[in-house]
Amino acid sequence: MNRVRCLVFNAALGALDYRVPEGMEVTPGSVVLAPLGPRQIVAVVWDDGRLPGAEVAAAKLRPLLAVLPVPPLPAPLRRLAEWCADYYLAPLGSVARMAMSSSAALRGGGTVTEYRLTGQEPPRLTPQRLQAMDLIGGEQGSIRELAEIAGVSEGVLRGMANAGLLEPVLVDSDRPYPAPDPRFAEPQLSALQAEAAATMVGAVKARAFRTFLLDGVTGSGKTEVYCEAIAAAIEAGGQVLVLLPEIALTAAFLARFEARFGAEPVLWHSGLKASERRRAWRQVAFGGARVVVGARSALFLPFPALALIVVDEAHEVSFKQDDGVRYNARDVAVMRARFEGAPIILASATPALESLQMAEMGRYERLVLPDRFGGARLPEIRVIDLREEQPPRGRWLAPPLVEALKDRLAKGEQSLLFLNRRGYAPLTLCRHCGFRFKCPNCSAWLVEHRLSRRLACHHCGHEVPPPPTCPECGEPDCLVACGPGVERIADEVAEILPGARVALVTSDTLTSAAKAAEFVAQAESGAIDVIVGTQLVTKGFHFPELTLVGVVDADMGLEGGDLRAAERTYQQIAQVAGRAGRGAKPGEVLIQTRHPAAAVIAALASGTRDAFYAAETEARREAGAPPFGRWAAIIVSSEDEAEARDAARAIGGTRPELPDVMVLGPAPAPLSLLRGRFRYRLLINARRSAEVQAIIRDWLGELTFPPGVRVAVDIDPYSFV
DNA sequence: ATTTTGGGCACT
DNA sequence: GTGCCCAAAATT
Repeated sequence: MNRVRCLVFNAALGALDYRVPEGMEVTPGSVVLAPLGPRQIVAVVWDDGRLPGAEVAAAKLRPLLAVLPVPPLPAPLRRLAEWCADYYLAPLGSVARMAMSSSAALRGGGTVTEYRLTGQEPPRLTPQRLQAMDLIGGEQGSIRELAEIAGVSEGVLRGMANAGLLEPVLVDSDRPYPAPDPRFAEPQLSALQAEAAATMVGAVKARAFRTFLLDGVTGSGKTEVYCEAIAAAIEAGGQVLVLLPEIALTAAFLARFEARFGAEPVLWHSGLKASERRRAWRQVAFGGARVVVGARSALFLPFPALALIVVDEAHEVSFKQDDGVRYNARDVAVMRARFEGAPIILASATPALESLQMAEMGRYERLVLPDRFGGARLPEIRVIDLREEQPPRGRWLAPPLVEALKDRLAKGEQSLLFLNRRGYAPLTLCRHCGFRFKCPNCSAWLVEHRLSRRLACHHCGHEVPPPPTCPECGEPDCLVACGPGVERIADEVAEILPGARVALVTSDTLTSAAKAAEFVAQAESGAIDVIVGTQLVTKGFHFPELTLVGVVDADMGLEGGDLRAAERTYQQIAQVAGRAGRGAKPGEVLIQTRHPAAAVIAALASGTRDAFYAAETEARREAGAPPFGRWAAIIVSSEDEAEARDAARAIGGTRPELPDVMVLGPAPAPLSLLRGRFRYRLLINARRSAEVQAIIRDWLGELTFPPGVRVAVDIDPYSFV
């Protein structure tokens, strides 16, 4: 009797046993179709003995229906899924579902019919058709995708196809990608770059798991260096995964990659269309995708021959996923490399303290690039004390920064202003009665966005148009914007520098790869004088004419209860400062702050990175914070406030009493209402010696909760909201 | 998660 | 007895 244990992608369901019918061949990792009640579900045959659960009587087993035409999930990926489930206290089914992220990919190959505009000029157009033609532009896709893009119903597009405005194109749904050529354009490296590259190339050739911390100042050419390792991996016939933190930033990277290898890498992120996702997934699985550039979810793609992983900007907070399975892509990437037996490169100008500590302990190999490439110098950094140099009322740029901006404009050089706050103003209130606009679903103010004429919640997506009168007292024209956002700064720049060409760069304005590419092209051609942006502009860009960086509010990141606030502020400002003076002309950075004596600001001003890291390390050691101790959070949420509180108290009441574990709370989470759910939080601070996961598993495993209550565990949390 | 089952209850 | 709603059980 041939029985197999299968994993289904459903957190509520354990492992299920099935019978393998006569003539069917399965191995661990096989993706199969299985019966479940009246339904058919996709499941993965798992390794014997690696999934818990009681044996079911042989008579009860139903036969598997089919093996799906994709390669079995590779063993290293199965081990990675198990590790993630174990480490992050997540159901294995939820982790495995991330590996099966394209349901369309599971059906066999074939062709799909896509449509594109014929370019034919019709005599008369209905408004819908006109809108469709406008928005579709050069796009090609299925009727469904185009309807989405065009914002019209599918019927409109079918009508257009019949009228000859759209033409069908038969496309192989899984056509291979152009192969990158490792020798397409080999760069000239400095001696230090070449040395670092050689070390990593050696590891790629040896097919050995080694973790490199590529620690190079901004502008030192880290990308060129790790591209040598990528070239070696391609040459050896292997696949490469490059993780980037912000998919809006890939445009610049793609261009550099294509210049180096003569072909674009395969993209993977959550915004892919279903057909693109399917093609990428299948080409990865069959080995036809050689280099994949992706967001954190790319970590779970089924590479059969992964030879190298690169995590660029490895310190970035956005590698931490904070919903669903809460994992840190940087750490999971290291585990994947270990299971694959492949080297991994963590590249950053401002490594996370945890990573530096690992290097210190000898677990990571640190490769340092201390100098900017091509003789460019690091910028001068000056601090503006906002208590002494006050901006005029209603303005946010202090006189010295204004003067510097005027100076650059006169010289024809570019400036960049950084403020990590989207929109026009973070708070709107009624001048008459004091009413403040608050999100109905979250404990957060509504942020005014003037460009889109909306008051928006940045947590749940709730949006309302600004009302003409106060909703509380009915007074007309009484709403005032409080505090600065990038839109407001852009307005201020336009007033200070009439005629200057100002570009606003936020996730609201760079909504597509095309728009990002357009911005880069404009900035490079000198068509922009001042860039005003959020964290989107802090990294990755290389504009040689940019010589001034202004940090509008260096203190913002230090507020709030984030344990890594100082480190993150340091990283953000160091990164954005690194945009200045990358070409022949020297750069200058002006930092506006009310706390010029704070350790972070002082370190930035004096350029003493090591001193900052040393001080921060000491502070962490004393607080028992990572990397010296461990944190975990338990977040209890419910639509019913009392239910959430009671559940949190029930958890708190059964807290373990252990010498190396301290439990704080429960207390209302800083964001006590999020997306309509009331949230309570417990924090666990443990010594490194404590088996935190096992303790929490045992602790919560004893408890049951009402159906509306969700209990989420966040291991190594970043966000403390 | 989704579907089936079965008990309790009102109504004919 | 029948229909309906909701909670509990089963799904391999």
